Amino acid sequence: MPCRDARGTLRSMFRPVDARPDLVSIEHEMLRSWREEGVFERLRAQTTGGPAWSFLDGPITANNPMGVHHAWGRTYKDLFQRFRASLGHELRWQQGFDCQGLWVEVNVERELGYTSKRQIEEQGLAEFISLCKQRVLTYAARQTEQSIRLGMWMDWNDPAELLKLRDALAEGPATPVTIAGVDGPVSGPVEQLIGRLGTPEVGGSYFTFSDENNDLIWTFLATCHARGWLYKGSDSMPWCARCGTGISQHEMTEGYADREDPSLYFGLALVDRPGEELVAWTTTPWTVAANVAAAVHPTLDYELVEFDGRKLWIGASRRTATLGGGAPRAVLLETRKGSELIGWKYRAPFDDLPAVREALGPDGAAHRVIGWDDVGSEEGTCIVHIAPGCGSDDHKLGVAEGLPAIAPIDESGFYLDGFGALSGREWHEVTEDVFAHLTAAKSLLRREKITHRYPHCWRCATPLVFRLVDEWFISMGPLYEKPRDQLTKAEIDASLRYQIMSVVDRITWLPEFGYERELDWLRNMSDWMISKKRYWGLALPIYECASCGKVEVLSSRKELEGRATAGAAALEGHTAHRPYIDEVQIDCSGCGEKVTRVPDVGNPWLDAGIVSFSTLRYREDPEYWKRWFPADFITESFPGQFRNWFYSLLAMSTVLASSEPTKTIFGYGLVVGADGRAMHKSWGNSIEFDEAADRMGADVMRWLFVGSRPEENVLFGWEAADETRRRLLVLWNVYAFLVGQARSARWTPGEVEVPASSRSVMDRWILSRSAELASSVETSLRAYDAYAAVRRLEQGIDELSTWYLRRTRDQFAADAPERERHAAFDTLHQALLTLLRVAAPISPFFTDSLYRNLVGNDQTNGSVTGAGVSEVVGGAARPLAGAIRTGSAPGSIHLLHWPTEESAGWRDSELEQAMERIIRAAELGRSVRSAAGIRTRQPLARARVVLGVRGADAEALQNILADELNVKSVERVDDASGLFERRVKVLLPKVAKRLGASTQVVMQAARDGKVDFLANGAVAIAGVELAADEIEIQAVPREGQHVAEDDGLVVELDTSLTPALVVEGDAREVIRAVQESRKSAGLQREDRVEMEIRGAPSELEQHRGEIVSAVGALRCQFAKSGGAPLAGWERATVALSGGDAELFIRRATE
RNA sequence: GGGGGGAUAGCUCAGGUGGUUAGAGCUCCGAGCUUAUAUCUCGGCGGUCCCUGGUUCGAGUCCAGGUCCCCCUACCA
Repeated sequence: MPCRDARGTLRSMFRPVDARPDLVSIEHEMLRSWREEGVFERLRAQTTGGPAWSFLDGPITANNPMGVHHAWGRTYKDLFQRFRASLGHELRWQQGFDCQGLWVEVNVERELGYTSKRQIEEQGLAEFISLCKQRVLTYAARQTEQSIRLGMWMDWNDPAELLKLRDALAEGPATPVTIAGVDGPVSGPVEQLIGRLGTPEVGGSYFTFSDENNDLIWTFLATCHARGWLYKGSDSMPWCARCGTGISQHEMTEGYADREDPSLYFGLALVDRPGEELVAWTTTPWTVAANVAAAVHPTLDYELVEFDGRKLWIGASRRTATLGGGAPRAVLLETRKGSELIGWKYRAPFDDLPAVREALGPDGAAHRVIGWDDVGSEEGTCIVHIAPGCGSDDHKLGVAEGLPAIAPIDESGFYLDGFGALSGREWHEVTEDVFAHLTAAKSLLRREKITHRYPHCWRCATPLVFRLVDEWFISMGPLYEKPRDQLTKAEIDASLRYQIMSVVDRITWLPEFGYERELDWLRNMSDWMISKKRYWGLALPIYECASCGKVEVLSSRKELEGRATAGAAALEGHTAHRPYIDEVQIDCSGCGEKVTRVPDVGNPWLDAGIVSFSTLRYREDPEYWKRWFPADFITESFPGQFRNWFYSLLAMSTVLASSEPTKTIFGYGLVVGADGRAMHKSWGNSIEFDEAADRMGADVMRWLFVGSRPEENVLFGWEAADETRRRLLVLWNVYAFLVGQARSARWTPGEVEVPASSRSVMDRWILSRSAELASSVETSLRAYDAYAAVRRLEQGIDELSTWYLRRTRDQFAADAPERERHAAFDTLHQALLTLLRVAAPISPFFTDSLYRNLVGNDQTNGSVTGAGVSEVVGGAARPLAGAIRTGSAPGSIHLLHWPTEESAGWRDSELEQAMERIIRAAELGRSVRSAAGIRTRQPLARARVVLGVRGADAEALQNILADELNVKSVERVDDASGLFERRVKVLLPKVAKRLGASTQVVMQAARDGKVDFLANGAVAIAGVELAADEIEIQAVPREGQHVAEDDGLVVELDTSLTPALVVEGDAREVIRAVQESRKSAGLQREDRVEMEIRGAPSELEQHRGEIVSAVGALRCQFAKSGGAPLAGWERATVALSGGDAELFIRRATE
């Protein structure tokens, strides 16, 4: 009889727990505890002095609230940092914000309602830049809060202080302000203080707009210049007219989208062949006025046809397509090769415009036909409209052919002067005017619409145009037409491209395809465009003398201040941003003239790429830099980063240090909606981070992310979250069981010591599995394989719950032998704690909450001893169990050492293998019962098995199997027991050649068992004799037996039932039905019942004692069937051997 | 346009060098187990292995051609 006075009202070391946890409120509780107890600071203190493990955070753009896609990567970042800290490593714990660039500008513009660059300049740059900084601070604060909510442990700034800086900046750059620093408060004018965020004195996150970050990029650019790699290029570039800036190759890929454009065929009148016209084709009507030449392919055929009164030259392969429905009316006059057309002069429809005359001479005299091998035969007319001012290939051709260029539009997309009626109009508005003009000039042949892929601005989705502009580039060096291993040192020295590739070789790329993809990008990329004609960003330190053309690149602000000969005062007190820095002038070192900085700002990937220097104190503390560089690990979502952050990090590290910036790069995919499509608000598959944190909780989100395959996209949704939550709830149930039992038993860890060797086989097994769990998850996480870690953990949860606890539940009962009971409590306690410790880096809230209760809230010890890494609890030297006993367990699970060493002594791999076979045998047994139609509750007399389990534990394991299969005895048999028949497996690879065409016949006969066994182990099948070494004889269960077999394991059940067994089965059936009724009546475990059974076989009364004690009944009445139902009692029907019986129960009031 | 990868159960995917009756998880259906559990166990339904040819005793696997999808890359007018 259980002790009824121990209903948890007596003191227990464990706080009672709910049957169903509220995971989200647990997370808030833990966040509060971590903050109040300074748990993270304690972890930092206790790992100081450990071996360095260097993680370098790729900066998150502080421009919007964080999304769930950020949470995936941030979970990895946090998980590997926590894991490494538990191994005793010292970490830097610094994360970063990406601050500068067009994305911030675009949002600030939008808030202000601006539609063009002009409005920014009208407002004044100083004000605009300040707003950009304020926006960054706003979202840095917001993302900090969200990251903390995710459980990400970093050296965070107080969000309130970031907002304080923002507000002070809004008041003015010189507003004095004080914030917390590493060694006490730091004060200064707000703009200067903001420039120092993330420095060793101020601490906290790094910001790429910081002074040090910008200044080191200057050093990088000066180094490139010194090596002759920096140059100004003049080219026709993709250009966003809304943003007023060129778009680099790195940014192009993201902007391709289908777009409908006009498709326009127009004639160009030949000068020396009166009445004949070339037909050209374009999809960009706004470029027609800028036409300079027409390109043909030298070897293609071109035809002159008469068509509706016009004589037209068209590529032969495109005649029908060009003329459309009217094509049959065309009459062929002449055929020529393209090469014969080269040099012909023509007049274009816009030759009257002043701009055209100026560029091409009177009447556009310079128009001519040129040859070009890239002219295709399957598009347009095979005569390509060439406008060197409006296209990249056009520009290249123009340079090669010595053609002039006409640049028709300004940086905002408006036509310049000299284009007649078009001047002052926007490029995309003139389509109809161009048509009208071409029609009037009798040039227009046909117009249609075409849908094609067209580049768009990746920030604002505006279609791009091509403009002739000057931009600054870093040369990637030549691309050699031979394998890399055949390159000479001189060739590599001359090519940054190959130097970066050598660095790529030294990095471990996860997943592996990252390596090839990065190399592929490096092979294909053209020079790196680093300038942008914008406002908010790195001020490029390039000084180009207008007088003599000399280009100087300054390596630091200090150098600039030293050389400044005008405007230095304007910069004083400001960060090195526009507009102040634009005031500073230096004297040209070539001719002495005053030189001003080029107005461009830098590509933002420069900002992110320099962080392996700027945040690691490259200049001010070389020893520190050497300790932390290269990083051990970086991780980011790989789509995009091969050409962005990974690329810039590699390039800058190659130039400045000739070294890899990191030893390992771990990439992962994208977060998409549950339907597999990109998350999109209007598609209803989008989930905001805050919503996810509130509804599913951070632990579930993290578990879901980490359990996903990194090389594929995650399908993120509420159903997936529910599936994940169910797994964590199983763990909770184990915990709730342990705490509930421990409270009622008033069990305390370590009270009675039971040596491992004298524990039950189940106890020793789960401890061994726990040790294996710790070790194998450690191995996985060291290899950055978090996916494998989660799979193993989920297996661990399953083993703990569905095998260990289910099979050992009785050992926790009050009537279990004292020693066994203590051993069971201690085993479950240790196994659960080990599992929680291994899961802690993945789901840090839930695991810490459970841990705290399991070690006894009141007894935890919060002090940091400062004794050093080796003294941390949970290592081999100071096991957790001992610390719990002495009340010195750390206050948080995250302060423990990783449990591998501590648990290593529990391993017994032989036992693990044996148990695996028992578990499988139990499954086979259930399968046999299922096939025979005998429920498990019905006891059987005997099972016969082939187990292959030997050793000291064999008998105990066999008893477990007997209990699980509900049989009275388990008998071992061998394969000659008559349960089996011989089957011949033909070893195909050995005999197929010899058998040839008869192979199939022999196989079928062997399958049918038509085999004659001969002497010497040979057999005859279908008239063919096979030698002993050509076959394998297998034992398979004989048909009609109650047998199941798998991989040498065999289980056979004796299904014959005696009357005694039948009644015993009835008893269990009744017990089960009562338990079911108790549950549906909502009774608690402590509640007693009274019951009445009507219509049961009279023999069942023999089992009254067993029934009564199993269900906690005070009274149990047996009655005849029939009669009125008992009012207010729970009623159930139960099928027994003699037919249905009626069951009534109710709570006993004593 | 160039390069790479893929197509196997309703869904997500495994299936060295060709080999016997193509598997797993999820879903669905049925049964079983269980006063820690919404967990779990067993069984079933479910297949033109994208199509067409070829090589072979034998092809999901190898070869050729085709169709469709994904990724990387690219201003072709």
